Amino acid sequence: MGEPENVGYDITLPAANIYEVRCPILRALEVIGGKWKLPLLWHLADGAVRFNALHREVRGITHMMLSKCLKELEGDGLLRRSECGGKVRHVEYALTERGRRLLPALRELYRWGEEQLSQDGGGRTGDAGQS
Amino acid sequence: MGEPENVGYDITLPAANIYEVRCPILRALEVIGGKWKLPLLWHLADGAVRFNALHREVRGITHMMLSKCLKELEGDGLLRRSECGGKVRHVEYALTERGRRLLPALRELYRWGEEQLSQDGGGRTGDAGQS
DNA sequence: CCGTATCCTGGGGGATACTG
DNA sequence: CAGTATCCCCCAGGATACGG
Repeated sequence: MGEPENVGYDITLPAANIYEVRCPILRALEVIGGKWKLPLLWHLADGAVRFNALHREVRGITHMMLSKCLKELEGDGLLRRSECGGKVRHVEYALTERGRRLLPALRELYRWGEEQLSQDGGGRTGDAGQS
Repeated sequence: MGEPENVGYDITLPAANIYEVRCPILRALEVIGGKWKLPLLWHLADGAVRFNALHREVRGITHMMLSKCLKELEGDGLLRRSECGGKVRHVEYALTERGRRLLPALRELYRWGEEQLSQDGGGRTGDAGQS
């Protein structure tokens, strides 16, 4: 891009300049990027989970990041938050339809990750010399 | 984790402590995490691409990050680097088998990203109130 | 039990310039 | 054309503590 050369007439496509053609991969990255979004989503795949349960299951995440990520994911329409208030406060998070549509991608990623773990742990195939 | 309490006998599982049970999703994130790995991989899906071609196609990536990411991906066995040296230097990068196995996941992500773009751009369905 | 405010640090990633 | 070295900034994410 940069400045288009001046050729005497307009060579730009106005619409394309304003609403730039966006890469879906980049878009996905905006929503699920970062250190915890994917692990979080993954742990919600099987159904609604409570805040503290997530805190325990998603090893290493801090209270704060959990709260922040859940909020963002909710804002992006991937999660739904629901209170089941009794005496003590209970909050559950569950995937929305939009969130569930991400699961196929997560499953593929999971499978791939498994492969890597087993290969790097067992015998490295190396992949060197294959087409 | 942390220090296990001393209960007089060994309550730890040695093997589990050394080769901790690792989450495949986390493993995948180590390899393809960051701002540019996924876009890069995506642009290599169709075949070998030259350094400068990638520099142009992956909008916004800097010369340096491109070099760094390619190196890391090569180190992780996802890419293969090959020189086609003539007068001027030419270097091509292509997915290895390991790299190609990631494509199904990328395609799913791409499809999902497309959905989001069209929904957020056109009429937001919102997803609020659906089961 | 759940959420947020504040503070602080590390390293991811950009700019620039140099080499082969 | 391809790759590296250096410097530097910024903010994602951790620690801690308070509030409903």
